[in-house]
Amino acid sequence: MQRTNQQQRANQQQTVLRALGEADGPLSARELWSRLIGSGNSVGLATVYRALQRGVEEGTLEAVEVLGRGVRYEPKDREHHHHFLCSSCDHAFDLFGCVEGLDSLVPDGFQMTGHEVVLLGTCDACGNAA
Amino acid sequence: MQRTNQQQRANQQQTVLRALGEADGPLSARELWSRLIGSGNSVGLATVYRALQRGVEEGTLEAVEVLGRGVRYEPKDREHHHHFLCSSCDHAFDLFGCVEGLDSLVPDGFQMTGHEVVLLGTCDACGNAA
DNA sequence: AATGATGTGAGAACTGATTATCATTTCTTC
DNA sequence: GAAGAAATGATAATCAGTTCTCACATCATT
Repeated sequence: MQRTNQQQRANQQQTVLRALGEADGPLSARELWSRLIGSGNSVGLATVYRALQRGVEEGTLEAVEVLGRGVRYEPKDREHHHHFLCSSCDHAFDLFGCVEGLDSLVPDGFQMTGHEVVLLGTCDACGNAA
Repeated sequence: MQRTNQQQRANQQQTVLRALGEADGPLSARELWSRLIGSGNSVGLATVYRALQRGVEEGTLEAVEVLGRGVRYEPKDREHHHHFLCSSCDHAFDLFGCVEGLDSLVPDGFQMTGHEVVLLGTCDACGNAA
């Protein structure tokens, strides 16, 4: 056989992707890296970038932009959702549900193919810490 | 008198800010610069940055992020609005109106202080050109 | 016209994010 | 266990955006 069971390889890439899958929102490469380091996983930043890049190429990850603070990544299998950006800790949280009345905003002659909604404010943790 | 009528000074800063005010959406420093050059106004990129920076400091301009393609600027006196980002020409257009049902998306314990909505698609011009 | 203050343009310098390089390590198959 | 393939980590290189520098131009006041 040309390639044995990939699932059994406890490599760094899997560690990276698992950590991303467990997050409560999209993470930037650096955020993800910090979390890994913080939780005792010694991993290089380059490896994080490689894992993310490969994930996007393979279609399991999606790169999303949440108000300009760089690209963040999230698993592509999540349902349609939006994000809450905490202006204190700068973390983006997944939200559930969507909004109404988007169509009426589209100007004549424009074709809408998608939309993004970002709520801003302070998250639970930061609100309590203040 | 310590300072004569500022309005009469036809300086570059004013040219820059006027061009931004006439745009149909927020512009990045480079976009604004390109437009100025394209319309025959010889102006340095640094001057554009200076004008924008000063505008923000003085409170007449606002820096907005529309899906990560860098900071764009718009006059602060515009009413609450959102943007349509053309994925073809990458220009952001002002929209009028807002949406309903944002409150219901906010998780328990989170405090929402604002929101951003971006519609994606193709603008009138790009749709016709295709 | 002279003076000092401010504005301007060109390009160098800087910044943060991302990618490339390369020596080393770890797998996989034999 | 050996050999080639792939993965890894440290760090250099790259890139786009923005800011800094400085020589020169412009302006307001005298």
